Amino acid sequence: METRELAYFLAVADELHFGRAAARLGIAQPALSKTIQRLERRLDASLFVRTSRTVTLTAAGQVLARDARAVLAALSAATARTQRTDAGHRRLVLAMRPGGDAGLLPAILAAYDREPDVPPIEVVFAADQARLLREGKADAALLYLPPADLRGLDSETLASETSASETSVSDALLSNTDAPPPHPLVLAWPAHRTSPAVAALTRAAVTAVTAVAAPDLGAPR
Amino acid sequence: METRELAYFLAVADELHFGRAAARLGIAQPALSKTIQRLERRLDASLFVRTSRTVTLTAAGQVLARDARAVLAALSAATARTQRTDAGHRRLVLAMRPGGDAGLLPAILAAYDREPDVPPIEVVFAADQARLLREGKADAALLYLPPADLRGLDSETLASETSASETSVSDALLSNTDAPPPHPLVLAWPAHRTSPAVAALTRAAVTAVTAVAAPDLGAPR
DNA sequence: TAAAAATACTCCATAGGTATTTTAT
DNA sequence: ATAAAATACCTATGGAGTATTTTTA
Repeated sequence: METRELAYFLAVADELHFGRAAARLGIAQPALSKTIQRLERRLDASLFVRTSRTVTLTAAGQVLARDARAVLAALSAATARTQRTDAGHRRLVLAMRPGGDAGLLPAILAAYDREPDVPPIEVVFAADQARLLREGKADAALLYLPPADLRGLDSETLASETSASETSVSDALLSNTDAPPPHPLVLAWPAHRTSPAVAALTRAAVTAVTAVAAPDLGAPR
Repeated sequence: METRELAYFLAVADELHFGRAAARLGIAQPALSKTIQRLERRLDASLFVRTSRTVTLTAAGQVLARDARAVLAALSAATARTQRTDAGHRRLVLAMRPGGDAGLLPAILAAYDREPDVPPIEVVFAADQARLLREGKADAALLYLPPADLRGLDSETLASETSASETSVSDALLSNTDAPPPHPLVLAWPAHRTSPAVAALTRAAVTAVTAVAAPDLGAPR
């Protein structure tokens, strides 16, 4: 299955109309019809129910539509990452919101610099950190959980009631049982992209958090 | 970028030899050389360093190799899911190990059956649940965390010290502070595939866990 | 009966083949 | 000197175009 076929399929899935989809793709309608037919034949699955008035997705078509979008997004992210790497400025791009580091950024960067053989870090401040990761424009992100959506990302929880040090767990319970749980601070990166540099950053972040949490015994704010 | 180009690129990345890679792909060496050259030109990135004796991956090539594998795996999983859906037997495939449900399976299935408009569940017993998810051969999996690897999957933790009900958290701490934390029981599914049926199963599993945890106040084993 | 997808055919772009040259060890 | 990739050139499959037919709401 070629990516061009996936893109064509998605155009039809979006428009539910071969003529409009073909126009959007800049090709003629028969070419599109044939491509979709060939795709259905190769998959041995029916993707659309056509009548002369309406086109609708089958259940299989709905499944493929979701997955095809994910595949094309992954491909586009791969392109971005490859080009970013080639550009020569071998950097680890870390995305975060201004002030979204719980004051830990200096400690994290210091610990990271002690790791051997790591590329320089480039911190990018952005609101949509998860999106930058998914689009291949950043390698890691610091984010707070309630707003962020980790679906499709790998992550390590740095501070919260959920894990980190045992200390913070008992702290949370001892201090006030009904207190709203602190927003978990998380380090996230694109799934399956645990490069040595990202692993080093993860270690650095965990080190920084425990170093800060241990002395003052307060749950990380 | 077409999937054929990705597959060709990966063959060269694996063999580090255009001649052998071409043989493996069943095409002639010049065709492969040209395809890789075109890929590099389109990406505007150099992927290999060639001398007349050795071929090596550039940094950009290493990045693309990882991502290309992920893209092709996602594509193959998409094919599997699409064909599985088309086959008519619209089922939610749940993967687990025999006995890997902490005795919760009956309660989960009962709660799931109370959800409206859900397809029948097909329980598949397998050791490699995460792999089944990644390959598109299952829609959800029940697994214990220490052995399993959730990278690239979305998940909901059902029982452990990390979340679930407040009850189990305090239980874990009250019972014995130094007790090894219970293996977290997790419901996982492929990233970005939170279909209505998977969402219903997640609700059912959470319901079942809290229903079991609440009465006897024992931490889920 | 009319809007829309499918079919029939034609053409050409490009993936792929063979023969050869270039390159670096 | 030689192994291996690149270049040159040729061929043919199949992607895409135009014209037309078929289908069913």
